[in-house]
Amino acid sequence: MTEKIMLLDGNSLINRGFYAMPLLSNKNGEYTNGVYGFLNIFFKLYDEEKPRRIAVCFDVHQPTFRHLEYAEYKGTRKAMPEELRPQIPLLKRILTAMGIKVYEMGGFEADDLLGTLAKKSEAMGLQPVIVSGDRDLLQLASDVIRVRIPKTKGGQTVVEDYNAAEVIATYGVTPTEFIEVKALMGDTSDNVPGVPSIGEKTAIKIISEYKTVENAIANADRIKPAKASANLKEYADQARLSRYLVTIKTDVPIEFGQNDALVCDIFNKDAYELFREYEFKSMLSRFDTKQVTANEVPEGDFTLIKNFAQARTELNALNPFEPVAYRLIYEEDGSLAAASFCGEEGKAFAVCLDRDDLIELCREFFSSDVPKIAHDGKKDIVSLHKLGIELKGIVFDNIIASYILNSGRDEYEYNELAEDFLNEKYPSLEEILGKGKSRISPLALSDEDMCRLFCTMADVGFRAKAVMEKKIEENDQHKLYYDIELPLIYVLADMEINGMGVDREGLIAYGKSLEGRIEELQNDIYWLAGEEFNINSPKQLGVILFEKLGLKGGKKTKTGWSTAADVLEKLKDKDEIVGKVLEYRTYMKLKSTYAEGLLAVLDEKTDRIYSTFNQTITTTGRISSTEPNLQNIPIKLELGRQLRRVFVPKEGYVFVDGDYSQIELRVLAHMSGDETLINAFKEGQDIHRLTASQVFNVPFEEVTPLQRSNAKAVNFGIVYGIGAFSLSQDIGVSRKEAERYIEGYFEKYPKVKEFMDNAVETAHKRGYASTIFNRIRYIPEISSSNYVQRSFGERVAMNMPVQGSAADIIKIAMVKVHQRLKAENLKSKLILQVHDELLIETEKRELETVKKILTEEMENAVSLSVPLETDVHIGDTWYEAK
DNA sequence: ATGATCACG
DNA sequence: ACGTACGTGATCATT
Repeated sequence: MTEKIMLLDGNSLINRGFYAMPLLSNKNGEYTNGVYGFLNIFFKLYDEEKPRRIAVCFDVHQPTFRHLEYAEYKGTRKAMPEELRPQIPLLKRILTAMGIKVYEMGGFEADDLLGTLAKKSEAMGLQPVIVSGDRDLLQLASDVIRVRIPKTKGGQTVVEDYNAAEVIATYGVTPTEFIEVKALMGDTSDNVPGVPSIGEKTAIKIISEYKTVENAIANADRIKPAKASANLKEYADQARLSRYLVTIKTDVPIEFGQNDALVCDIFNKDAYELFREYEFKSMLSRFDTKQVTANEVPEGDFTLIKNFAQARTELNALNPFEPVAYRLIYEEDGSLAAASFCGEEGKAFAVCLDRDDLIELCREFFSSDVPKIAHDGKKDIVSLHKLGIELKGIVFDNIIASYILNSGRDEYEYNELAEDFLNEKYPSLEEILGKGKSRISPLALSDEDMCRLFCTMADVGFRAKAVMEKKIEENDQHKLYYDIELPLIYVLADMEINGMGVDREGLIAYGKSLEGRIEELQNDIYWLAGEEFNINSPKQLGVILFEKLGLKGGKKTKTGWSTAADVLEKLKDKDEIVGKVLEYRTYMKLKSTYAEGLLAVLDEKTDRIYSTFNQTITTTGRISSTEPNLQNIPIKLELGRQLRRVFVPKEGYVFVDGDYSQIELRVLAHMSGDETLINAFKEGQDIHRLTASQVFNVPFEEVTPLQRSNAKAVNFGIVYGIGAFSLSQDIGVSRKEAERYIEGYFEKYPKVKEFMDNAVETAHKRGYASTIFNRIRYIPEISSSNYVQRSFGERVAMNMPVQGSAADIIKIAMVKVHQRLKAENLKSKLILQVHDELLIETEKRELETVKKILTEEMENAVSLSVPLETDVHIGDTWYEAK
């Protein structure tokens, strides 16, 4: 595609803007309407053309050569209004700020500059787009050069578009002939006299026939209206002068080259400030506010140290009683590359040493009691542990703090923190190091770049901490941060370090045990389908089921047929193949995700699995588990549940597993203050049975299993921010029926209804939802005008406080259990959390102690208006312990 | 890289 | 008239 250059006629467009807009001014009384009008047109066309180059041409405020000659001949030009005059330098200032090239040259009009630039850029292979309010410019139109004339039509700006063909179609003459026409007809607004009595019509007629002014004069006798004929002869010289005046020069001596008029970031900070100053409010939204309101990046006192002794000296020079922000820089493979430290604002040093020296330096610093500000301390604890170093003294962790302040974010790198808390803009690691295959090691940077990057990371950490620290207090999140989240990094680090034992042979055998049935099912499915295909491909499967076999089921996904389990479940009776497909899926899932997936991450040496527990992923406050995910190991179906037999404690240990009973509903009872619910929990009633008897209006003892199971779905639905349709889908009743259930529920538990309404209202008012411990989640969707989005926001507002408070509670329990196991010098270790469940690898002699600790700490993590019941089980495998 | 599916609470 | 429950992560197929 040819590169475009947009050439604008500054004078003509600001004039047009000035007369089209009411007389606007900013609070200092400076008039802005011409500039505003110009910018309106500019942005409209900028959006359409998206040019890589832009130039704006201006007349110089002195008579030009052409008009000087004419001025001698006849009078002077009309003066510019005083309200407009100062707007021209303002416009130039704004354009310059946007990085847009301004051209002006004494002795030449904007037209001439435009003409010259158009020709030059055409010669360079660019595609010029000329924008002007002046039709004279039409003479420049060609097959390549396009002229755009904005006009106001009924309050709306419309733009006429002319290449040579459009000029011919509109005026009946070519762009070159357009000059001749203009010369004859004249232009009063531009003080071009033309020939008296010849107007547009006559001029066009004459030029279509005689092509040029000169030729017309030569054939004046033959020209039709007698008056025109006579005048043409009488005013021949005036016609020649007019022709000269209207001819746009295309040979002005200006430089224009390959690198001229390029634009990069027109929506930059300088421009933003001018737009604000002159109150072009409607245009501010075009700017990326984050970018343009960023502070200047301060100059730091940064040093790169490559010598062990010097590094040690610098570290020892830090005040050991004041927090030091540090960063450990890792290679892609997780090995340690470098470190940086900052003990006071703007002063940091980076350390780049041989592996052994670096480790030795880390040993000295990280096992000291110097208070430390970490950036993902858990990662550092685990990494240093592998090197035999115990990381002590983390008093602040920036990514955890930033998560507490806004759990919705998904990036926590130094540049994100700098942007959010310091309002400074730095390049991302991806920008510096590249991404994917071409990503380079941080050590491959130049010394200068390494120094700047590593030191900035530490310095930003130091300064961002100070800001976040205050915000945490402002948000009343002191306890959440210092008593729950921060200590938790040590708990999770220990869980990651300990890992979970796996019976390797058992896992392999489990995988093998699935193979026979998979092959059987596969063959059956091929036979029933009448062909072989990839059963794992929803696309191919959809074609087989719904086209070849003609089953009817709604198209649900954007890519084609839905073959999801709930759809297939309904078609089970229609064809034998459906059930087989469902069973095949079950087996394949177990084999690929679990049997093979777990084997792939099973440590060769220790036969243990080391998962990573992420503390900053979920919006509600829950923890997540990856590589592998140990929080979604099958349990619901027996076949999958058997897998849990391969999770085993080490020799001499057993599993002790504790799980909260109905923690979310208990939290709901507490938060809503609903008496019926609170009493039920206090009395240890079966909560689903109670809901069933309430909703279905039957005596507690007479609740049927189906009613109880439906009530259970209602209870879940309530926590999720229920909708009648979804509930009806879930339990297979009509929408109306489901509606009655929900209504009944809220009637019987009125405080829950109140709580939900209040949750939505509060989230609406404040923009976020929060938990018992003031964990907050912003919900921008709640003020969306889109029904779907807004409804989602409302459900989130109802769900987050409940799910999030439950997350808060189990985290407290984790910290306490961990502390007690340590304080009582026990060998038993907390190894897993699954949202409402904790698993402890327990030394056999410590069994009773651990059971007690686990039960006590889980049940007493917080004091609610309902008891927190915990079921504790013991087993030699995870299967038995649940 | 994205979507569909399905495992868990 | 619309579109359909909250929070996750892994795998496979497909673009």
